[in-house]
Amino acid sequence: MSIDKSSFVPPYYQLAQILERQIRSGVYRPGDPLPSEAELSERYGLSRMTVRRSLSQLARAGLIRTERGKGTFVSRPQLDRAVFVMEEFHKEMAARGLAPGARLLEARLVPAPEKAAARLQLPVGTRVLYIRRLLLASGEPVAYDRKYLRYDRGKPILENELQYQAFPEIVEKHAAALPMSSRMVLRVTVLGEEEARILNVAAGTPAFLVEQSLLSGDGRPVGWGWCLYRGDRYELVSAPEAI
Amino acid sequence: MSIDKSSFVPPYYQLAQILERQIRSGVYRPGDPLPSEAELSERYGLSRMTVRRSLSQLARAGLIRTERGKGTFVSRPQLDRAVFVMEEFHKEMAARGLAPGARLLEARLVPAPEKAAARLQLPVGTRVLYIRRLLLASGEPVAYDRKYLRYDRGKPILENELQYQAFPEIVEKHAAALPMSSRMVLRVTVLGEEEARILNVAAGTPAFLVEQSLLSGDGRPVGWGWCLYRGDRYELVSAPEAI
DNA sequence: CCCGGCTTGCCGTCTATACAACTATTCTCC
DNA sequence: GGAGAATAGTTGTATAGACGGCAAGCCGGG
Repeated sequence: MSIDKSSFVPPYYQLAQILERQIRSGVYRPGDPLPSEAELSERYGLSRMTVRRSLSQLARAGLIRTERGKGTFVSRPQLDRAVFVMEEFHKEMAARGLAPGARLLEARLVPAPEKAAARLQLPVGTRVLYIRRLLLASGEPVAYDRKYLRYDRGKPILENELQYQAFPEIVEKHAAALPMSSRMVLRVTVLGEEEARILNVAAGTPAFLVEQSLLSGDGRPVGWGWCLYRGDRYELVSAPEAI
Repeated sequence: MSIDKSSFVPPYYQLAQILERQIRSGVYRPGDPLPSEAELSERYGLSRMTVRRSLSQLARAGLIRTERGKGTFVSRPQLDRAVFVMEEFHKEMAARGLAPGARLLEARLVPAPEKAAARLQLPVGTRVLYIRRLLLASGEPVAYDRKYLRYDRGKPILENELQYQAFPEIVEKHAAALPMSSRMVLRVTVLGEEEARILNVAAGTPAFLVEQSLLSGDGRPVGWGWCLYRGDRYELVSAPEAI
């Protein structure tokens, strides 16, 4: 097991793979120290910087942990820890081979209700843009999206833009701030009568409830709302810790 | 805005922070090119390798994207994408200021039922260890855990170890393979009569259902089961994209 | 016996340099 | 005018060397 410098895959990556295989196959077990950077450098004929690049890649993936002055050690795998990634709706549907779509149910200027005003840090009753949309997978409704967003520019609201664009683009057009980050909270709920009718399922069906706040670069909120995902059509799969 | 080389925070990190501030404050907007590595190197008095370290940190955080031969560009923030991290139960409870605990409901050797046998890649009826536990937060039940795991070593099953140790440690003791990775699927469901009674809530309460498979280093399954988390006590918050 | 200082080994960071690979532009030749 | 070659600019990778800071062991002095 050595490095092929004439290969297309760079040496730092080859070394990372070698070490990963050795860890996964039990050559080095959790808690064991890896050889020092200097020794790996000599053993594989690479400079220490290159070795460090391999190690930092493994450390990012959570396989190893370095301790200054002591050495590098194989981590105990965190088996009861999981990372769930919720991709943007269109991508997620496309990845499953379903045709993504959206149907605009309502888009109008309304006085901000109490909760939306609080979340948007606006006085209650401020004119905000309220949007209700149905997200479709191959024509079938799978999610019901309700959002409030700041309406600062006074630009006209075009039906077709609301129909097809993603929510952040709409915010960017109508709010006087560029949304730079998003904060989401995922909860679980059961659908009420109205929500169930809109999603075309039985009332009492379980669903994911995702509350989303859009923030501008300086942390001011510019959009807020919820999205309900049908529990019978949605699941989150943990991301594998890959190098 | 320049680098203080006598500071305790290393220069690569200072530069990363400077660039992050400039991006978040709109000096560089999504799609804009950043100055080239050579120019940043000259402007801030750092070597190109150090500049690259700053940039790679920003790239990992998703703020920028580099294109070979072309340059480095500010990414459009992926606002409809979220990363949810589910920590190990004890840590999660401790982080919320609740006292974590567990109550063993049942632990015995059973013939593997069809689904468990399939997931563990064993013949139906193979003797496996079946464990049912209640996970507690300050004495109150918040999750109901049911797991099957390989029982290869024939070691005696000790009540107190099952009571307090995390599931992966138990697997390690009784299965002839070290669990190295875990795959989870998160779904949403409503509690049935029995589950609701065990969790001390009303039937029909929504809940998270987490299916978990534990795999050994070579990919063979060594444990499998579900854990139900009370929907009224559990929520997932998206991880901020921090540098 | 204990404590403090020295030494050694290790990781963390930074530098200067070199070459490779890719992109876009400019120039040259037909 | 067009096609292809040369060129400049950019990121990707690798090297050798240097210094700093942390941890642990060793050793001698009290």
